Amino acid sequence: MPELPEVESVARTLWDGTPSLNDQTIIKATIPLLKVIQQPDHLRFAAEIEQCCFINLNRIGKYLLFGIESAKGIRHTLVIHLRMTGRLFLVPEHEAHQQHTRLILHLHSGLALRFDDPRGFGRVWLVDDPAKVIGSLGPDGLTISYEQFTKQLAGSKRQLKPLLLDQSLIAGIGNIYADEILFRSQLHPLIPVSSLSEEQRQRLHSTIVSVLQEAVAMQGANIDGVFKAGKFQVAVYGRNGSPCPLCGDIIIKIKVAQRGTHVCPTCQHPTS
DNA sequence: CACTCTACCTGTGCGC
DNA sequence: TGCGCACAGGTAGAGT
Repeated sequence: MPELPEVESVARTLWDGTPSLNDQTIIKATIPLLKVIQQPDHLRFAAEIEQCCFINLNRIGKYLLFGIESAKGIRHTLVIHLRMTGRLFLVPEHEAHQQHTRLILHLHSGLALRFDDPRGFGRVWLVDDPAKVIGSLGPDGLTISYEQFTKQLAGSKRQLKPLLLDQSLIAGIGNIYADEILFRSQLHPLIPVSSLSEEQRQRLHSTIVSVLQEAVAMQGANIDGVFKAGKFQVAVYGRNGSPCPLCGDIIIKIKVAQRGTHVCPTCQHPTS
C-alpha cells in the first residue's frame, strides 16, 4: 500500500534512476483495463498522449504528476494514483504486458512505462490543469509547516486517526504511517484533536514530518509479508501481539473509523 | 457544513 | 487437501 514515502520512492526511481523517463517520447498507449483512465475517456486519452514527451515529474501526497509536452509544444499533466496495489515499472518492450498490467505507455526508446495493479483500484488522468484532480488536497505531509498544520486543524473535533487519514487536511499519510506517527507521538488514535495541548500538537506535527522524512530516506517501508518498498521498519503496524519496542507491553489492534489500528496501550494512553 | 460510512476489487490466510 | 469466507485499504460519493 504505497503512501507518501513509497510514492516518492517510485518518483525518484523513474526520474533519477537508470533508465529514466526524462525526455522519453510516448509512441502509443495500450489500456488493458479501460476504467483505469479516469479522464478524459480512454479514446481521447490514447490519442492525446501519443507523441508526447516526459519533461518533469512531481509528487503531491500520494499522487504522481508527470509533466508531458506534445509535439506542438502543448503541455499536459499525466496524473497517476497507485491506490493500494498499483506499481510502475520502466521496462524493455518485451516485458510490457504482464498478468495485472492496466496501462502501457510504449516509448520511442524501446522501453515501456508499465502500470500494474492486481486490484485495479489505481487511477490515471490526463489533464491540462492538475488542480482538477488534486485541487482539494491539503499541504503535503513531508513539508507541512506548523502554521499550516495548525490552520488545517482549526475548529476540528475529530479523532486523531481519521484526521491524519484525511487527504484534504494533510496529503500523503495512509493507514500504516498514521499508526506509526501516533505511536511515535505517544498519542492515542481516539483522542479528539481539540483536546490536545499546545505541546502535544507540536509533537504531533514534528513527528508527522520526521517519520515521513525518515521513511523517504529509507525508500519506504519494509513490512513482513505485506510489502517491501524500502528499509523503513514500522514499530506498530501489523505487530499486534508483539511487544512494544519502547515499553515491552503487548501491541493491540483495534478498529478506528473502520480501519485496522495498532496501538501500544501503555505508550499511547487515551488520557495522556 | 462537517463528518461518517460503504462500494469498489482481488490476493492472502484462516478455519473447518 | 481444498473450499469458502473474512480481511486488507484509498478514495469517491452517498448518507447522516
